[in-house]
Amino acid sequence: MPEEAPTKRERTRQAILDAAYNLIVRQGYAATSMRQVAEGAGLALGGIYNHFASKEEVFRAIIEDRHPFYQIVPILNSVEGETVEEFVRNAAHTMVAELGHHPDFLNLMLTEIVEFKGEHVPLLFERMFPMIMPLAQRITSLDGDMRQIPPPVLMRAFLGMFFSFYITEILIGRAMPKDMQFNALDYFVDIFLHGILVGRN
Amino acid sequence: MPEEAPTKRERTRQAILDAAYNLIVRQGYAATSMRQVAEGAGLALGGIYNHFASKEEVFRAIIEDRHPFYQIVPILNSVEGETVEEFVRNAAHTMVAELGHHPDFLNLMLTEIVEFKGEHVPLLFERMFPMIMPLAQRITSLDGDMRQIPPPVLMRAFLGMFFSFYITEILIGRAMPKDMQFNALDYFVDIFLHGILVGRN
DNA sequence: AAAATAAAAACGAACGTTCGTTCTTTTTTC
DNA sequence: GAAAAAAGAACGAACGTTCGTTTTTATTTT
Repeated sequence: MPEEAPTKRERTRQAILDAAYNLIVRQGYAATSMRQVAEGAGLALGGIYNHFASKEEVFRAIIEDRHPFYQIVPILNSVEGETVEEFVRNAAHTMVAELGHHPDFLNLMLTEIVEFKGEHVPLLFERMFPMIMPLAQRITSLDGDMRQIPPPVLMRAFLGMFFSFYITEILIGRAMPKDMQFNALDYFVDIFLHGILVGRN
Repeated sequence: MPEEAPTKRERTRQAILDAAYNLIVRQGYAATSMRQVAEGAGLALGGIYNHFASKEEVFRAIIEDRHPFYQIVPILNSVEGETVEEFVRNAAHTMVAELGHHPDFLNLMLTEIVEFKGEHVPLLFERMFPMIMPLAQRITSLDGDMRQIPPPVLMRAFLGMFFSFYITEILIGRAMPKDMQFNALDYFVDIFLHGILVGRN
């Protein structure tokens, strides 16, 4: 029923969000001015205020309906694998690749934490929790003996491990010796699956 | 020989850095004004420029000689343990506890990434590398069969895993169900040591 | 040890910009 | 033709920085 013709009003609103989004992920919130947003949206400065009450309102709208989280996490649900090992390996590669397709994600996330003290994180998490938990259920139902780990802890460890992999890959990738980069993702997967120790556990 | 009397000049310089540090970790760089810094340092606005050429110069000085990294990482060298397992367990707890004692660390790090695009990270890393690598050497010399993992990858996985634990603990600690918090650190340690799978690896 | 002198630091007003927001007018949209 | 949106000038406040002056500090000369 919807999806037909986005009204003019709606199109301008989206143009503003587009412009603001691109500026904010590049320079942060405080360093982005309403004049830049206006120019990016092809609008006069005052025109923005017909759509948003304030600068902060623009940012809130971005967090609420443009956060890349909402695109990245669902991707994990489409990951395949018969065994736990296979699944984890695929999921790790998929997630890191997907993060690579959304370089904005990191910037937006950090901007929110730094400039808004992470006040939107609970909202983000509330939305993401229902997306993430089915994944945990799926993993525990796959072939392969898994240690008894509470599913939330499992998911947190998975996301944390490979998210940190991605961040460090970006941040220090070029500053580091080559041997720290090569195939590092597969090492991470192995550690996550089997630990750093050899032998029974 | 030194350590005697910090000259007056040096004392004001430190006062400026103190004030700027506290403001920046709380509000970020762009949101911190030179007037706030001056007031915090008990100085007139113009006085700052007798010690620093610009606002950015103040930030650079903070990164270069006040970054909490330099306090946190060396702590790991004092961690004890006869076996790999023991050592890793102690190191994880020590690091998380130490991060807890430096809540500023996270803010400063993120501010640098967001507002300066991480341009100081290579410098940070260059300094930290010599501190970190001996640690990796130590681990590999302990009792306990370790899988063959390049030491840099090992360190990166360790730091990433427990750093991400700390971040998520802070960010979503209160927004999450209790069972995701309880003893989660020990689960992380177990996963790091033994992986999520049961059996030989 | 005291006084004189040169250098450095602190002051605080002021500069030119830029900021977020408001307001009135004109134009577009339905 | 009524209502909404765009325009753009204008507002006051805040920004980083500069500047001339005064005060403090450190050094040298009596």
